[in-house]
Amino acid sequence: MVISMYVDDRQPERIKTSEDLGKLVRKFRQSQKMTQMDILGLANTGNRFIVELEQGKPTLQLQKVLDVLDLLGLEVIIQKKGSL
Amino acid sequence: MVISMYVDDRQPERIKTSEDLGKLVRKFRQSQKMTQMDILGLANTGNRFIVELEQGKPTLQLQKVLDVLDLLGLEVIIQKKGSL
DNA sequence: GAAGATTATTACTGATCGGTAATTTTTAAT
DNA sequence: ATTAAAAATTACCGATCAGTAATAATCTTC
Repeated sequence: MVISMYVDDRQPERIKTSEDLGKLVRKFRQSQKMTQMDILGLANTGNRFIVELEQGKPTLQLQKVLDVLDLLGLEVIIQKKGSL
Repeated sequence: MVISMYVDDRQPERIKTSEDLGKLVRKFRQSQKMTQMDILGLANTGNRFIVELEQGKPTLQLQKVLDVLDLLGLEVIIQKKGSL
């Protein structure tokens, strides 16, 4: 029996800084009711990386970030500014 | 007098790897008739970074990448996979 | 095919990433 | 308030990032 259902229809979000990204990842992870450790299992990374990602560390390595986003079921789109 | 006009209506592109990103940056830069050096001027970075970015180096630092994209007039969107 | 512009490579180097694993702090639930 | 789970911090450290600047390679254009 389904008690409640979470439909995450959050709007696509514009990411300008690593902080923006961190906040988004955290919000999304929580909306999926996942723990950081859940993610560690999937990605080949230590706890430190996830913590730093969610904290918005600016120097994280690009591909690792892309990998985690992908694992979370998120996709990255790049477009001209102001494209509707 | 305007001889020709370039309307860059390239579709938003899905970025899964640093290579995807590199290719996109290069294509876009060229569509804007910019040289790598034009970008160096704007961003606070050396030529090496731009070369490596366009070559898809996976370990580039996140914030630097975001900065360059912003300077180029591109925006990064993150959304749930399959969002239309 | 020469010259100039653009892009790529290299060596050098200080700064820092991030895995690991242990410890501490914070949060949540009863 | 206790207690457990979750998140954050720390120290250690090998690997590597990226600026600089010089050189080399490649691409254009005449």
